Amino acid sequence: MRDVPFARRPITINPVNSPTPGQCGDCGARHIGLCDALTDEDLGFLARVAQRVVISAGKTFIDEGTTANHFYDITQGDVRVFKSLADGRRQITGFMGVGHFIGLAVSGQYAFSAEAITDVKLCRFDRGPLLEVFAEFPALERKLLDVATHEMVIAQEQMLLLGRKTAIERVSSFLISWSERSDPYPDGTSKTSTVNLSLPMSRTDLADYLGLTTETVSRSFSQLKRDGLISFTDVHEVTLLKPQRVAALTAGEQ
Amino acid sequence: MRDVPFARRPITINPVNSPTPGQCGDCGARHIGLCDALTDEDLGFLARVAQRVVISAGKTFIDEGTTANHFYDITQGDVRVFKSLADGRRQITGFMGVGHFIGLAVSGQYAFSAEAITDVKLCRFDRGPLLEVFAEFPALERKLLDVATHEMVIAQEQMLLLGRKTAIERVSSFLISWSERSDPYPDGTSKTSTVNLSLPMSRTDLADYLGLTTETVSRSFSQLKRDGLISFTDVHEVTLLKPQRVAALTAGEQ
DNA sequence: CGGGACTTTGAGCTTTCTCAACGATGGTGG
DNA sequence: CCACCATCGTTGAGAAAGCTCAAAGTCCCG
Repeated sequence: MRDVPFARRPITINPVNSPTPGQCGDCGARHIGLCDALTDEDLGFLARVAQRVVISAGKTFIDEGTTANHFYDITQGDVRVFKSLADGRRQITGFMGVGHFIGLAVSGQYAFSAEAITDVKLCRFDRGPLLEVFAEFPALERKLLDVATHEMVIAQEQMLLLGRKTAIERVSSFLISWSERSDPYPDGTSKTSTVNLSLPMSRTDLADYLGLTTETVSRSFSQLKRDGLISFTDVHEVTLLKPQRVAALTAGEQ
Repeated sequence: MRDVPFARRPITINPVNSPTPGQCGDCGARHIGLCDALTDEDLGFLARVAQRVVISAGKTFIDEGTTANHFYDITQGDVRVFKSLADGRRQITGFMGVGHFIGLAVSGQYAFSAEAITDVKLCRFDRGPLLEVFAEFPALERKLLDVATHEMVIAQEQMLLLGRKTAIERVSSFLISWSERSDPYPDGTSKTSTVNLSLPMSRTDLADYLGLTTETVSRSFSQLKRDGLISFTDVHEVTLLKPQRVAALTAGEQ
């Protein structure tokens, strides 16, 4: 169910209900991303223009080139955002998890597609009404600017990776940044001991994210295994045995 | 003077004066970028926290990792924005021209460096005061969000280029997007006839932007010349003889 | 006119890709 | 419940795109 081929599927979205402020309290993304910018009371205004939707693994819910009618906030699961060329070549520009905000667009059209990697739950906002809410809560727009700025920083790092790093550096960089994303101790505590990571995406996803082929991703993993830096319990479960030595392979910046 | 080697130079900034609203009227960037979001009267508030600075070709004016004290608006010339690895490998993430806004940062530090390609004039804003102006003019913050969103779209396109396009596709893509940027007729009128482009950056800059080597950039240009699609009057002056055929080589999206 | 930096071209090499086969895994139907 | 099948992942061998190293050509300035 998890690794559905990413061939274009018809877009099917199942609105479940409008979250109430109380429901927002239960939301996995309540205190990250956009929603963290508001107090519980103010969140009601946001909830009023929101719908909860469920997307099953492998399904496309944003199609590049279509009219940008919605914003989305991920409340559960992981998403791949990507662009494609006419001949099918694909570049995944990001893996987005809980709390990530998707849907910023210029000239009214999405410049990217988005698909569920796992089963995904989203908070969906209608564009028009949400823009009105923004006018009322400048904190939201400020937050959105922060989000966009942060995305830009990550995008620049990815350009550096894609333009200038070797295969092993790319894979190592991915492992480290993915571990930092899942890391409850961003102070680096975990870097000294082993780290367990869940990789919900397929090797093809990884290849399309890192600008490589699946074979090269696989060979890089095998090399890291051979060198005793990582181990796999399952194809989608990796352990960083020597996080610092992996980090040393990322060709750190500056 | 134009092609100064891009080895790190000491940062030298020469504040010239604070622009007055009247001076803003003369500014090359008055009706593009950030400043276009304000009326002539409101622009006075912005001008109050601005200083005009001049950077000579080749000079660094933003250094990755340093404290982000300023925002910049380019009023003349071209700039390269880039990230570097410890061993000197460099990825140019963008060429910025008149009207472009530079300086968005998270966690108070620049995540990139910026250097003048040509002699450059900038409008420099102190971070603190500018944020106060933002609070007063939400239109500015909105505009900034638009800018950031647009940057993100371009960044995603660049990731697609870096991760998935061939050398000739990268060079063609660059030529087309550079022509669209300089194109006074964005409706495509110019695509049918020849287009003259000025390329202020060096081949090394192009290589570091496209994730190639200078040799490969040069060979790609030579191939396009051989095929009769482009011609050079000078190393920095290219003519697209068959813009549509060049566009056909970019592996257009979707 | 000469020197230095940049660009172009050539030849050989390396990394990564392509093509192919084999192995593992998970879901399905008998 | 197990066997089968489709899909995904890994490994190997050869091919190719782009890189490295080298040398010659061009241009700008002093």
